[in-house]
Amino acid sequence: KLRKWQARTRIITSVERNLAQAMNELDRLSDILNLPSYVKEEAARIYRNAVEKGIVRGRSIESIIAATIYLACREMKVPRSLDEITRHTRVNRKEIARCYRLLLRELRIKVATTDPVDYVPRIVHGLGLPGQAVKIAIEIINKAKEQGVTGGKDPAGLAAAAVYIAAEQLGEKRTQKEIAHVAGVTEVTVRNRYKELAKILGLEYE
Amino acid sequence: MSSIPFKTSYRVENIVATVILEHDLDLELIETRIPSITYKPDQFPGLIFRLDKPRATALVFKSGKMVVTGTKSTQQLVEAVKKIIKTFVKNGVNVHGRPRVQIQNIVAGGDIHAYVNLEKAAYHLEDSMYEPEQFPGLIHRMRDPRVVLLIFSSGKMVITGAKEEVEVERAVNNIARQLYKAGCIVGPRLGEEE
DNA sequence: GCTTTAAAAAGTAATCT
DNA sequence: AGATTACTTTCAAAAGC
Repeated sequence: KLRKWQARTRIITSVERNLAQAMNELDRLSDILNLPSYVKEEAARIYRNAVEKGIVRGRSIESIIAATIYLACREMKVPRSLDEITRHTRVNRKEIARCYRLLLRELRIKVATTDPVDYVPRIVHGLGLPGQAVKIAIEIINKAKEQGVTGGKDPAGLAAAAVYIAAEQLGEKRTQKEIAHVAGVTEVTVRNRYKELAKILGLEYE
Repeated sequence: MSSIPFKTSYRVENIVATVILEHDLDLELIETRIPSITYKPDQFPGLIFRLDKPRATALVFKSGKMVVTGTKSTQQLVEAVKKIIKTFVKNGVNVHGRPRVQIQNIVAGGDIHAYVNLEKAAYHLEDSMYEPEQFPGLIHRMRDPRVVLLIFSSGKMVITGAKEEVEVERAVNNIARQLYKAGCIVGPRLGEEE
């Protein structure tokens, strides 16, 4: 009986140790990513849930916590790309994406796809553009959705191109390189999305 | 009654099959007798043998089992297996008995010739995942037949996991009907229609 | 789980001219 | 700006770590 009690104690302490470690990692990443407290709390809730369902077995705490944060951001509509989160961890994006899919499947969670609109405010502010640009970019994105040309495209690239056009229309042009940098995509992607958006908007570009 | 207002098509692109011989093989011997073979035991236990005519690649193991990939039809597969064994024998590597060939996976391209609203499809299809930030296609695990489909907004798709060609055809028609019923079909594709 | 093979889809990316 | 090449996703089998 004493032996059994000791074994149980060992298990309890290891679970607690794992949880404490996970929460430390969550604190660290949340600070770096400047996440709102409600996102951090949601991530913590998801993690505890995952531990209960035994999903964490064999996987690194860092990968699961990163995936948990990404999922919480998606649920709360806080725009943080997987690459952005991966950048601050020592594990690769592929592994975090794998954990993310595992969480979706095992916890049977349905998350809406990221709306390009959610990326607009950050890009606009990151470029120091007037707030008016947000409204214009969102209108452009909604027209693109109506035209059905957004399927399969990276939301960040669509948002970047929409902001590029908005800045242009406000007489506050920024280079595609600048936009690409703050949006986290390449100039080539901004250019490709720009061409499509310009076409459906009936814009002429020389 | 529930005929869909657009045609569907598919094409087998790759067949993965296992071939079991009745006896072990000496990989070192095969490596020395046959040129243009890749064999790095530290990296992978099988040796890699590439065929030109029916374009195919075989992974050959010392147990006498092989994995043949790259062919697009059962005919090509059988032809490839015969040629591989013939090449072995011609180079002094004896092979006895009749090989047991089994298709393990079929990869095919499919097309419903109409644009698809992936956002909506992801909402209506169970066991589906659509993450445009990571991959442009919607990943759907179909239960009957048991295959996985990668569906793109263009209406083109990839079907994999099938062991028989008829499963591919059923999968494409199944998904076409499901997408149509759920109202996920945006419209006919460029110059195409019913 | 990893290693190796092949193949398609469409998007994004890195590199060179 | 293109053009090239390459990587993302899905699948299955082989023998061994």
